[in-house]
Amino acid sequence: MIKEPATLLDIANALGTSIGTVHRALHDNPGVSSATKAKVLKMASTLGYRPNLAARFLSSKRTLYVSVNTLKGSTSFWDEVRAGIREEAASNPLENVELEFRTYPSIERGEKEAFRAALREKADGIIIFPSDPEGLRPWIQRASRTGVPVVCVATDAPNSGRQGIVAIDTLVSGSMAADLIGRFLGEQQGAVAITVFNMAIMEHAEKYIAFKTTLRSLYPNLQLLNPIEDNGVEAEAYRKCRKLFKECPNLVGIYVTTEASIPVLKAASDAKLLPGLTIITTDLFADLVPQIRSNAVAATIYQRPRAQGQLAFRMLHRALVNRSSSFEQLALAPHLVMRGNLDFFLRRQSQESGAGKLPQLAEPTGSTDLALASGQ
Amino acid sequence: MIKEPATLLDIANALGTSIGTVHRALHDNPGVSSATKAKVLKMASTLGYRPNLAARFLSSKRTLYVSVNTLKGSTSFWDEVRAGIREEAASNPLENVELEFRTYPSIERGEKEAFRAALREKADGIIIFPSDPEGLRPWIQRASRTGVPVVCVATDAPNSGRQGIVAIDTLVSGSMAADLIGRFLGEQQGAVAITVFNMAIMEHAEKYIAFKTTLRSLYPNLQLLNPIEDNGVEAEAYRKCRKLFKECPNLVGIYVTTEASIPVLKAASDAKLLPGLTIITTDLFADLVPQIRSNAVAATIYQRPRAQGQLAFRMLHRALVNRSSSFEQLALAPHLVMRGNLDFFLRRQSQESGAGKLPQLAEPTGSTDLALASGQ
DNA sequence: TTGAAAGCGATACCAG
DNA sequence: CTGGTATCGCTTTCAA
Repeated sequence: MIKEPATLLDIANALGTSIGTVHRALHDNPGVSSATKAKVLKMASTLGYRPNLAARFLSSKRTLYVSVNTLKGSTSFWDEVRAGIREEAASNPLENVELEFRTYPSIERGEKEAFRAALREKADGIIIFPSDPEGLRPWIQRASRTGVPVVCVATDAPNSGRQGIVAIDTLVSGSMAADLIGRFLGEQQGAVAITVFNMAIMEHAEKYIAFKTTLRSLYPNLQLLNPIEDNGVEAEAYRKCRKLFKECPNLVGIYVTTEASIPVLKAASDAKLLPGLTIITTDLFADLVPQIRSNAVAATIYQRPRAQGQLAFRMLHRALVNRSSSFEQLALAPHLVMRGNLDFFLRRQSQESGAGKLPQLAEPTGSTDLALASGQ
Repeated sequence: MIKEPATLLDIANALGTSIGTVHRALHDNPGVSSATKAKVLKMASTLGYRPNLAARFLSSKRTLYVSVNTLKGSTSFWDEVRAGIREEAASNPLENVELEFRTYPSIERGEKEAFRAALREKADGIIIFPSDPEGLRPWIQRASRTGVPVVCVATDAPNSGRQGIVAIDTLVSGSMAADLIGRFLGEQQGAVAITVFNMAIMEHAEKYIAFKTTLRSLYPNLQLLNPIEDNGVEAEAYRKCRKLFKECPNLVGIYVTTEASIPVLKAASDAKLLPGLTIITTDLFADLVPQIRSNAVAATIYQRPRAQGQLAFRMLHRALVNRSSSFEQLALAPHLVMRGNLDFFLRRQSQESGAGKLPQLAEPTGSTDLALASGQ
């Protein structure tokens, strides 16, 4: 028995009221007595009402304003994230979405400014990379209270009332790095280092934990050093690595969890240690390519920035459309890129960015570049 | 200057005809003179007409019938693919889609039968795993000619007029397997074997080529043996492996590109060779878990069946909706699962299948398990 | 605070 | 073969 989905009219009839009132009640628009509002809400749920989105989009002329607040970044990571967002926004034929990109060069101040600006300009929703989750929390809370959903991308802002978070699966990443480094080292023994942005960032702390746990249980002979924090500053990464190399002569491997792999490689090279080190990095960008090819980097863990962008937009869009308030978390499994499959990955990427430039959408043109895949 | 998108009415007015005629012309429904039809088509394209999908869905009550023709399978692979299709179909709030699953136990006859049945029952579109691409070609061609789009999943049916194909990136898979096996073996030298379904299947041939090429260039000291074809038969895989072990005492590694990894492992175990072999398998399923955990399998290349299903459905759906006829190809990058990150992957999977059972969709319930990610 | 009604852009049917 | 029109479910505006 398939019930026809209930409509506004059904609710109105059941209540002996009008469709206009029902509509206002369901959207808590001004001008409904709380009594009737309650009745409507109840009836809606007993009838199992769900809005017909096609009808909604058809009759409503409004466009959604989405603010995308992200870091400028020293690699292509954030460009890719933004590209993914743009693609996904364009591929929705049913809705008018306007994107406003606000990028800030560093963690310092720009971040909060951008957030304020987004709220001031009445964004309907916000996608953000919270480089300083703590500092941003009150702002995100404010937005959520106002009914402006916020989706975090790449890094979470816990307990901020955000609508959801899209990021790479840190546990998969960290444990994979550990298992790989152990296997690559084979009989070699010694110390292994890990660099992180900052242990206050949950994602980085998690990668560290997963790395440590896995290394301990599978390769107990390798000794894990305390994490090196680069705080997103390349010079700091370089300096701390040089120091490390001096102090730790039995170093055999490094896992770089941040964007800042180039300074680490530079440091190793300057210290003439490169050939002896097994290095696993994160992400994939132009400067890293020769390093992988030359075997300086044994493997890199690709965090699929484009996919993160696409998913973040989808998540936000869903929140905007169904006003669903339940928190959502999406953790993507990373891809592994090494010398062997590097060229194929580069080919993939160039295809993608190419496709991204083509006119998107719909009938005659056809063939939008879809690009989904499971949270797996 | 943003032009309002042209509507049927615009075209009708511009031509001094009626909206009904325009509609018929655009859908080449019976009852339009070829003269007016041509005029309409031209005007539509000069005005840059694109149909308003919201209006379309709202006014059209028709439901799309999609036939999903897949193998029964000896592992969970095809169950996952089907689950992905189901999820994606359910997550589209704008359309009525009815899925009809037709599964056949083997390559033999069932496949064509199922296809015929789908056509007979007037499916609007078909998702298929063409286990015998050659034999199926005429059928797919027939479907395409009738305007029934066919999307292949996991394996392509070249030159069949299919609308598109979703599969794993075979080049990435094969080259990654080669690089990993080389690295894992380290100083060890000897022969490496590869098992495939059948070299007539393009995907398997490609994996072999990529594996061979990469192995040659990066690890020239390893000797690659001729591919072993299991033809999807477990007993055959077992038998041929036993034979191989006898004939090739210096075997050090195996790359299993098919579902049939268990018989290979069994053969190795029975021959008491397991500890000495570095084995890389494909996919992830219950019986493989202990093998990874015990280190019998060094790594497995996860082909993301759920994602393949989701994407295949999306691709078909797009074809159905915009009648875009351009061929599309989507190659997913695989995930790497090894001892270290196995548990995290299993956790991910159980979450997913859990989510898949929840009521999908829309407003009050909220939170459909989205799961996209880039073709990357 | 509520009701009534005019669209939105297609589909589908009926009359000419 | 073609023109006209009711209809889909919702948003939005105008009256009451």
